Amino acid sequence: MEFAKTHSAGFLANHMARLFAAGLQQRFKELDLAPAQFMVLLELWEEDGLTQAVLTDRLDVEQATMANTLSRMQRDGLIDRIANPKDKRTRGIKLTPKAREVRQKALTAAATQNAEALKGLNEQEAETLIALMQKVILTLKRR
Amino acid sequence: MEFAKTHSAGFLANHMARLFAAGLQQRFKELDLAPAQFMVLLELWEEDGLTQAVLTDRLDVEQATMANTLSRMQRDGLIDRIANPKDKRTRGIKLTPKAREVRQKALTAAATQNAEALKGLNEQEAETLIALMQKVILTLKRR
DNA sequence: TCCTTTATGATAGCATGCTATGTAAATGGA
DNA sequence: TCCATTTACATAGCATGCTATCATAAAGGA
Repeated sequence: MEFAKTHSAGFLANHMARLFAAGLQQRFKELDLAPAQFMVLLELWEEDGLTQAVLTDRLDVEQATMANTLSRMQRDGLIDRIANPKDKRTRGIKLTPKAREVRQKALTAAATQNAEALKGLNEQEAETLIALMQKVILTLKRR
Repeated sequence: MEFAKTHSAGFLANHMARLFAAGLQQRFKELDLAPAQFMVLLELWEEDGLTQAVLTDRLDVEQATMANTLSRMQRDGLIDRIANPKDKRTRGIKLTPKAREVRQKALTAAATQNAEALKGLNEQEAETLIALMQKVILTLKRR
């Protein structure tokens, strides 16, 4: 069985994701922000006060992963967890002023990183790549 | 600034890579093999006895990452580290019989995972996706 | 009402990956 | 030859992600 890693979708996906993460981490350094935290902020900037369960669902990670990420974000002063009198199991995840302040810079950094990564592709190719990745993700999620 | 995660190459790359890894981990379970270990084995099946530095270079991970992965592989009986009298700093990484025995099943599992992930794409689309990922990787590595 | 089931989180333990740092061996030039 | 530099690894510490497991609260049916 021949298996060329340079032609394996899985290997390439892993490699590409690592390079993306490294670039993003560099750009976020001055913002004191980590890539996984940015993903959570993306959701909260859209709608503040979501529960852990909703964030877990929207970002498609495991509950334990989200719990740990949120703990680090709380430690870093990006969120507060507000008790919910209606359901004592849950706490609303609320942005701090600090988290709202980094929004523009963080969004710009992420957009710049994406642009940088895709700068070797033309408009059409970039769209194709995104569409194909979406398709693969759907395929892998449906099982 | 609008930023749709479903249209962000970085977000999609991360998501896709996580789904690939999860699938591979499932398929490797009965082989007692982890995805990162498989990548190392891919190199050693081609050429046994490589040094840690060479493996680090070929798989494009940090030296410390490789050192830790190799320690786990040694612990799991997949490799031995053989002293090199010519250079006492290095040790040749040698496959154990166990590592050679899982080769076929592991290659099949990985190929199956790739096929499964790409089954929503036609031949042409799959090739395009791979080519575009290779391009992005090259772009991100060149800086 | 009471009790079983379900839902929500927290925590432990591990794999991968990274940065930073320390150690020892090899190398190369004065 | 000797010492400074470079190379090869190991280790510590941390972020992300996962599975497994536990505790607590809510829901729902008998």
